[in-house]
Amino acid sequence: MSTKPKSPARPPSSAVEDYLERILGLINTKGYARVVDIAQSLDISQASVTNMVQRLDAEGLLNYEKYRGLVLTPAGEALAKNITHRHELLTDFLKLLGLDDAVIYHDVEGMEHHISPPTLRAIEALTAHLTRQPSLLARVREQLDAN
Amino acid sequence: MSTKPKSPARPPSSAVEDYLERILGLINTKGYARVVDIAQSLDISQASVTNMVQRLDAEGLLNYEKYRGLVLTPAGEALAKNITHRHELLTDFLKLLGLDDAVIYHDVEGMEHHISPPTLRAIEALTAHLTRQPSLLARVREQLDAN
DNA sequence: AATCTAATTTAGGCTTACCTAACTTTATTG
DNA sequence: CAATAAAGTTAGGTAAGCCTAAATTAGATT
Repeated sequence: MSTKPKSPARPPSSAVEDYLERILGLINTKGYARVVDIAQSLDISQASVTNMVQRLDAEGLLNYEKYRGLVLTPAGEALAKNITHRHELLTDFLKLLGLDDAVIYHDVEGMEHHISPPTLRAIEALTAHLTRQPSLLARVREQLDAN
Repeated sequence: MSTKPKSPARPPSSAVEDYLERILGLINTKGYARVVDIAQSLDISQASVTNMVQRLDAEGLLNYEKYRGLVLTPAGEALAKNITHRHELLTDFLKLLGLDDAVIYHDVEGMEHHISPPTLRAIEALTAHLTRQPSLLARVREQLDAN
């Protein structure tokens, strides 16, 4: 019993990952994700959100009823949690290096879509080990502060 | 005497960076970069390359003469060297962590466009310090090999 | 229940970056 | 030096994601 690939099974686009990540975030903080909330969160128009939400419904990543709202399907939730995990791990790593929150937010937003599982695991392991090397971290941070 | 911003001075798109990076690479290895070479290197059609090369000429990033070839302008060369530097630094860092060449190539190709100068400097510093921590690196690599 | 407002949807367009097919120019070579 | 092959260009199209403006629906307030 294999998972059924509808078509060529392309990986989700960055845009799709961004939408799913925000939708999960909204559901976790507000309990729901309306079109207007998603639009505000991503700083795009409500019309664009409606389009994408219809597409995500067609792709089976969420269940959407016109004018009524949406819920993530198991597949959509899995993708959302996956991208959220990448986001958090990268954020933790860059925080450890002493970078600015604004810089971290910006860079992670871009990089999170391009990091494969092995690279993610390596950075996860590195972060864990570095946490117990405060002197090494201090030296890295010094070099940063010295512009 | 400030550098003159033609328009709103948007940052170069990922596509522009990819083209410039390959063009510089071809010039460094073959001495020149023809449309057909760039197309092969990026695995896209010659027609697409012709279009982009005309655009890069219009933007002052290279000088292009129809049917005759192209050379990078100082501005174009600066951008090309900048993205190449990001590529190399990220590659060095992931190599240090013990990742597969194929994985590294793929991930760096995506991430290089989304890493800001501060983050780059942090990773540069970290790479330098880690190089002198073989035992820490060994522990990270162990964790990777253990899937 | 009628009205008003906020949320949503539809329609029509735009830009980027790619494509194929057809054509033109340049370079090679017999 | 004419013919062929390779390289380059143009024309016309497509798909993803965004936009604004104009409907439409739902929900709240009287």
